[in-house]
Amino acid sequence: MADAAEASGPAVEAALLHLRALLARQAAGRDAPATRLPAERDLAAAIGVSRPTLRRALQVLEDEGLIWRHVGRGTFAGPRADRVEVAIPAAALSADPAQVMAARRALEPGLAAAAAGIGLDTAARADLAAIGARTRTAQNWREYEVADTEFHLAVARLAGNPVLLLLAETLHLVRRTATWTRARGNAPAPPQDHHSFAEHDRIVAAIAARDPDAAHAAMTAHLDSVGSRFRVADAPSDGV
Amino acid sequence: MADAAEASGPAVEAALLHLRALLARQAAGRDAPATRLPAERDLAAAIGVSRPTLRRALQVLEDEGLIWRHVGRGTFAGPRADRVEVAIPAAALSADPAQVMAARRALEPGLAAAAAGIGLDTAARADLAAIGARTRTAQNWREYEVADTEFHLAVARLAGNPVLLLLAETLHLVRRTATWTRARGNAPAPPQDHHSFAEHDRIVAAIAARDPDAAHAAMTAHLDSVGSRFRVADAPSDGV
DNA sequence: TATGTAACCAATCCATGATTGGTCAAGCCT
DNA sequence: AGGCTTGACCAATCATGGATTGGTTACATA
Repeated sequence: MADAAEASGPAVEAALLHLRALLARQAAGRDAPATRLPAERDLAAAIGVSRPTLRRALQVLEDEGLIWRHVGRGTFAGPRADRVEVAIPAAALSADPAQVMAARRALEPGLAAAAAGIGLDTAARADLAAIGARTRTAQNWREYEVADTEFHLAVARLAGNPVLLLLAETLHLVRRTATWTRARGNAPAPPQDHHSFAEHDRIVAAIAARDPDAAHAAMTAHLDSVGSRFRVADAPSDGV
Repeated sequence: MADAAEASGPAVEAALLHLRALLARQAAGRDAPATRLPAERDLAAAIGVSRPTLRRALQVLEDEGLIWRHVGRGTFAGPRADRVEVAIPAAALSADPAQVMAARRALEPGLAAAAAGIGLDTAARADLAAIGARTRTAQNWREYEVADTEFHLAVARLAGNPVLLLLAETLHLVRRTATWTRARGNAPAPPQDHHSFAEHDRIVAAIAARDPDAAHAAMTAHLDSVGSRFRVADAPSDGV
């Protein structure tokens, strides 16, 4: 009963012919990023069918991925031209490192667990381990943060969930921007200890072993370790 | 000749005193994300100086980095707040409910735990409970999702972390947008069972009790419950 | 059964007026 | 003269209400 698409009658077929011709004409001037079709009411009048009939034809085209519709905006040609943006409020940008760290602690363990649910083949494991190892060779704080960001984004990418990836990217964008303000990245000192390296390795192992709980715990431990280092470096920040 | 900042006269000094006091008062009620000062005309009248004098004092404060001004928007306390935006990729917008659910499972338990770290006074607890209760009185799917979103965003707001709040807002924006495509919200059925209500209550209790682990567990259980309902409601989706 | 007509809803766009910081000119007051 | 006020105007932004648009339902029509 679901496939009522074909059994629609001659009126919608006629509408489809008109619409396909219209789309082909618009597609000729290709790559027009926002080719918008006339409003349904006008289009129905122009073609010579009623709006429900037109809408049934448009539904077919939408199912085929040829058009895309949105309330209040209109009907557009093309596969998908939906740009949505999120404005980062000032409060997030001026967040102190402790808040960024708290956000990471809230998100990233669950992220690692999600990645562990997918698993890791040998090549991917080597890749991830290599990326994680770069945090050890960092010469200063900024390099460390770049490498660390890459590692955590790699974990997010592994989860295979675009929503999670978006959240991770947003988080690390804020982290980078918020750190900019303080600009402590160039001078202080690279985290020369072995903690991060071993911790990253443990995270990789847990993901490879498809053990979400272990991945969660390993990520939590890692962030706690980084967080404690942050706190030490943050304590004498009276001047700025 | 360039440093005419100090040689400004007693009026601007008086204005500076008032403004510094005002800023200190606003900084006391910290974490106000967009602490905006009154308009220059009002502020001048309130302090008792003319607008040019006030503006000279504001200029000093801006040079010191204490405030930030923009035409048409107002004068704001805190460091400069440039507008940064994150574009949501199409992949995230076309995510299926399971992926959105997985993202929620990754983020929101940690979020609840963070909120539990802050705690809850009596009024805040009542507020949160009231918001959570609305999910039970929802008459259809859309109302339920709106109420549920409000509840979870309230939890995020409670964490007092603008970064976490940004992540939660992004997540629920994607959730709303991704659900749009399917647009099953109006008709099907309200979740009349008691699970959500009791689960929300348990989350509130855990946060109020400052028990991060319990909050984490309660949120996980809640999302699992919602997720299972999603899956059930998604399987026989032929009729819609 | 397929189609047409009509009406309504919710989301979005859009034009208009109000508000805000930025600027300038002139007058007032020690 | 120098500091201050007053007043007015500009350009950017916000806020508001009406118009537009896709989504939906109910009923009539053939």
